[in-house]
Amino acid sequence: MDLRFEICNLRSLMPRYDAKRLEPKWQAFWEEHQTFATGPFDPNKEKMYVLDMFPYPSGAGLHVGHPEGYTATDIVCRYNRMKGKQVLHPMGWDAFGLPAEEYAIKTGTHPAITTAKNIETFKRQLKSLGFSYDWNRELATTDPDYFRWTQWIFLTLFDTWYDATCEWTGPDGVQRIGRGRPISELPIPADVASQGDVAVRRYQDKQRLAYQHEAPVNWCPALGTVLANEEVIDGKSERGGHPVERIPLRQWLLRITAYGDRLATELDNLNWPESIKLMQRNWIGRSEGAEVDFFLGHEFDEWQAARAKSGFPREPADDVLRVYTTRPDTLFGATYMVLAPEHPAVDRLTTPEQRAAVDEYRQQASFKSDLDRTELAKTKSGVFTGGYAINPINGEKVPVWIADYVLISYGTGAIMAVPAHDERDFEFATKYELPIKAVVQASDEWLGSHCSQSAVEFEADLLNSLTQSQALGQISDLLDENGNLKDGHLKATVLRMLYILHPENFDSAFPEMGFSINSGDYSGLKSKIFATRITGDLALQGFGRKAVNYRLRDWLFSRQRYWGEPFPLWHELDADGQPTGLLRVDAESALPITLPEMADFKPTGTPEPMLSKAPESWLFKTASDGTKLKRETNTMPQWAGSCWYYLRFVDNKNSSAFIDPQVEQQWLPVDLYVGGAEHAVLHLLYSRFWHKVLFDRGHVHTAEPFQRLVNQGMILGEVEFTGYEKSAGEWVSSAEVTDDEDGNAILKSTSEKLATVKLSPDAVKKSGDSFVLTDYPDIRIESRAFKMSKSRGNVINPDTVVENYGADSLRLYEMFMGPLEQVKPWSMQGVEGVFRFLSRVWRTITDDRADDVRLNPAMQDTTPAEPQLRLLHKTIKAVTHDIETLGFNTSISRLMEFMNEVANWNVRPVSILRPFVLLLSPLAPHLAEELWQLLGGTTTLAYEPWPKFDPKLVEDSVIDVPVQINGKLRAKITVAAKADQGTIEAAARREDTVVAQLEGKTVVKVVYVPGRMLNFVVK
RNA sequence: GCGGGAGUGGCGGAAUUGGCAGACGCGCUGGACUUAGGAUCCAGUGCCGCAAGGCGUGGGGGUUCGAGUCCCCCCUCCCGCACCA
Repeated sequence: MDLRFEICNLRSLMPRYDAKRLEPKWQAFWEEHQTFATGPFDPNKEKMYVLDMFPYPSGAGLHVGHPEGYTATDIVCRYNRMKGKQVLHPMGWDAFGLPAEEYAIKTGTHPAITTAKNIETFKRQLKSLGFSYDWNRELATTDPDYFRWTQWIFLTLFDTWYDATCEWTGPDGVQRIGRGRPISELPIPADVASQGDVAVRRYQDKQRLAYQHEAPVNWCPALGTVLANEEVIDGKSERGGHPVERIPLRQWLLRITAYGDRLATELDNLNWPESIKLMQRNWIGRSEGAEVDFFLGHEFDEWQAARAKSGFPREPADDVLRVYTTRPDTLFGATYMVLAPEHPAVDRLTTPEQRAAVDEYRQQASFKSDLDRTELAKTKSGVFTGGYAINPINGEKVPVWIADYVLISYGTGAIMAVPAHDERDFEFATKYELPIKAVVQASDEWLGSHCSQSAVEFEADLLNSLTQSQALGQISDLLDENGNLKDGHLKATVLRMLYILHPENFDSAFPEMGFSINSGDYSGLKSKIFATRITGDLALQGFGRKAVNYRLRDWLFSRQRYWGEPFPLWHELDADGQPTGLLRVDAESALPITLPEMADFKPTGTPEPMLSKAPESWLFKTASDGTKLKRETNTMPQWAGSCWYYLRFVDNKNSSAFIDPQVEQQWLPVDLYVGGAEHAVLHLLYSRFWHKVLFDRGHVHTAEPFQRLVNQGMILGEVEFTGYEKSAGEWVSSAEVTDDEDGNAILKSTSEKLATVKLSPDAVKKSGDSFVLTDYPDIRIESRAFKMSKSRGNVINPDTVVENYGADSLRLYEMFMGPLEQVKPWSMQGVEGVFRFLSRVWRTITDDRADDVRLNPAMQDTTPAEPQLRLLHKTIKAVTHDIETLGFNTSISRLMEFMNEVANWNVRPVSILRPFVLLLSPLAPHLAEELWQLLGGTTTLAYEPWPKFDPKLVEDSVIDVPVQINGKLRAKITVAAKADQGTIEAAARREDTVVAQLEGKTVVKVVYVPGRMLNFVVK
């Protein structure tokens, strides 16, 4: 429906609910009076820091997904202000990033211009929704005043090394082992110190949390940049889906792995969704196990003896292969070893005969992009090096292979393969016919369901040998009439024996824990105990040690793009202009390092960063000591700016520090952080990492930045009914349809491509569990809502909703749709529903028949009747509870129920409606302000005390008690709330239906739950 | 494959500790006011049944006086991870 039509044509003189008039009015009022400016910290009030994930201001403008979380936090903020808390609620812009730069490449428009324009749009849209942000705290990550401090924090990371053994107690009173410390405190080994200053600097550079590393990186030619592992999905770029190649390149990395343990364990006490915590723990992927050295030479006994003396060396020498395993209890089952193709020992191990095959395989692997590796993951491949290593536990010689299912970047880049107890090793061993040795006894069920046909032959052999040994007479009771073993224990025993002797007769690996077999003196131990014991024994003998590994990798922190923060770093150059590998940092006073002006935004087409095309004056300088310097030309990733914005909001005007320590103490941590689950891992992990470094270095006083986290669920487009046809009119039931790899609908049976037809709701009906065509009830229809996307054409623009229904309706609808965390489909009719509610509120309080805005004649200054008071107080109680638990959908339904009642009252006491307006105000602030004014308010209601309920008025004096017979509802009786069981039972027995039901039966028992129900158990 | 979450009317969703299933809204049906209704108001609306009554929270079992809620098995959908040794 069209509001303008209504207003212009029909009721132009009558003051209907007119969001378009009153919303801008109150937005202007709030702005003019600085209603939501936080002001200086007030120690007499409880503080509350409520944060939204700030948006990337894209050219497309605000999406209906944005206001979902923003409305939720706005309600929380408005509610808490009324509860007397001092609320900090800021908003800003995550404004560096690829789209603005891609637009610059296309059009030549400077990213700064595009960004400013987009910010303008976003800000206008957010303001039109009436959010109570303190706009004085606005910031953009692209502001030089902001990224000055991003660069400063980078320098702090650069200035920090992780002392893994440092024991200390933080300002939060928690004892920790491991701390980021100033690089100046890094102990320098004497042999390094003796080599002079340059050696010391190089030694320090290796230990810093920000360090350079030459490594294969994800180079995306289409985007002209290197991407972080996290930005690559199935070998394609997350943004745009372009192919990604692996090439070696010098990069900046942040040593997030140093904090892996703390990032995982310190999640425990956070009030976050368990699913998010779990995702982070999985991402960090901490595993415990052991490192073990396999000897590569011939004099095993000598090596053993040497190791017994020297112990396990820190770094492996060339005479061993070091592996990492989480299952040291399977060490006896290692029948071969596998190295990653990139492993440095491959060359040494490869025999002349195998050289050609190995080289070819290594070359193939190096060319493989992640996409290829993923595609080929289904079948394992590898090559024998010709070399052997010796298992330290039993002196067995095992062949060494290379295969790309072993990753150079995890563990030691080498594994001991235990095909009997690892699926991957099993698959590989089966393919290349490598030996399999069982060292953990599998469970009987597993043995029964995984043994192959040959078990029968084995059984026959066994029986045969038993017969020959004339044992048959003694075991005949265990045989059935055909001479086969009866089922039961004996069958299990045979299978166990088969597994111990011939595990290759089973069709998969047994990766679980159990009792060890074939493991020398360790046989019979439980896997867990075995693992602990052997790890200790290995350490004593100098063959191994306990080890911890993380799936988490160090964070690739450099990008080759223009539109990002420059690094405040210089590379020293030698006389020939070549980098020496030594670095210098910009002085704090030189910050911010701003981007050079550039006219040409075309990518270099090579992995060489964009900034290498910067003017010479920006790129080069000579230090005071005469050293020639070249700037670092990489820029920081978009994550950098969003890592710490919550800190700057607290003190965004500070020009002498990134945050004032006292202000930091007052406002942090963030009490409530709301945003999409797509940031469950990356942003939140990176932020926590930076925060912990700042914590270790004494800049913040809490170990965690975000105390409570809530993820809002995605809003999908309107539900669509989709039918499939082979050709026009020839329908195919959706049960016979599936998707091909590209997402096209195809016929399951023939893979024939099908046309999709969007159907109107009238053309379909429900039948059983699914929808069918009304005209052809055999044809099933797909009914679902899709993610909003331009290509699908189901995007809802918030501006349109505001234009037609107003911001309050949009806010209310988004909250009314369902629980905040849940994924839910949009419905324009639903918006109309809440709009009708707000209109009803308006009409109930104002006089819509008058010529101007005035109170409805039913609104009177009378003493409310008791039922009216009860209704109000029950509503206060329910709405308060629901807002506190973020149950906005139910709080709105309580307000609706209230209104449904009040609309029937001929006299509406002002003293009832005024608190109602306050209850409504966090949800629909514009309308509430307008009504508040009409009800005599002289200023904003934003700081009016939140209504309190009287406990006496929320309890009913008379209640309905359901009466059940054998658990089935048969009647309801109305009794005084205080009535005792006897009274209630007597009343129930007078009910006709109860009398009829009890007739001829014996009451065995009567269950009475006070105030809830009465149940007669009868026979 | 592994991990997590969820299945309740035609639709979105309600339902403290196990205690009236379906609040509230949409949609739909009928009516009122109307030149008109896509405004507003009133009534109805889980399914079957004329009714009495019966059946109902993905399916099957169980515990209980009583199960959407607790336990076991199974099915479907969504999300995350995916050779991490």
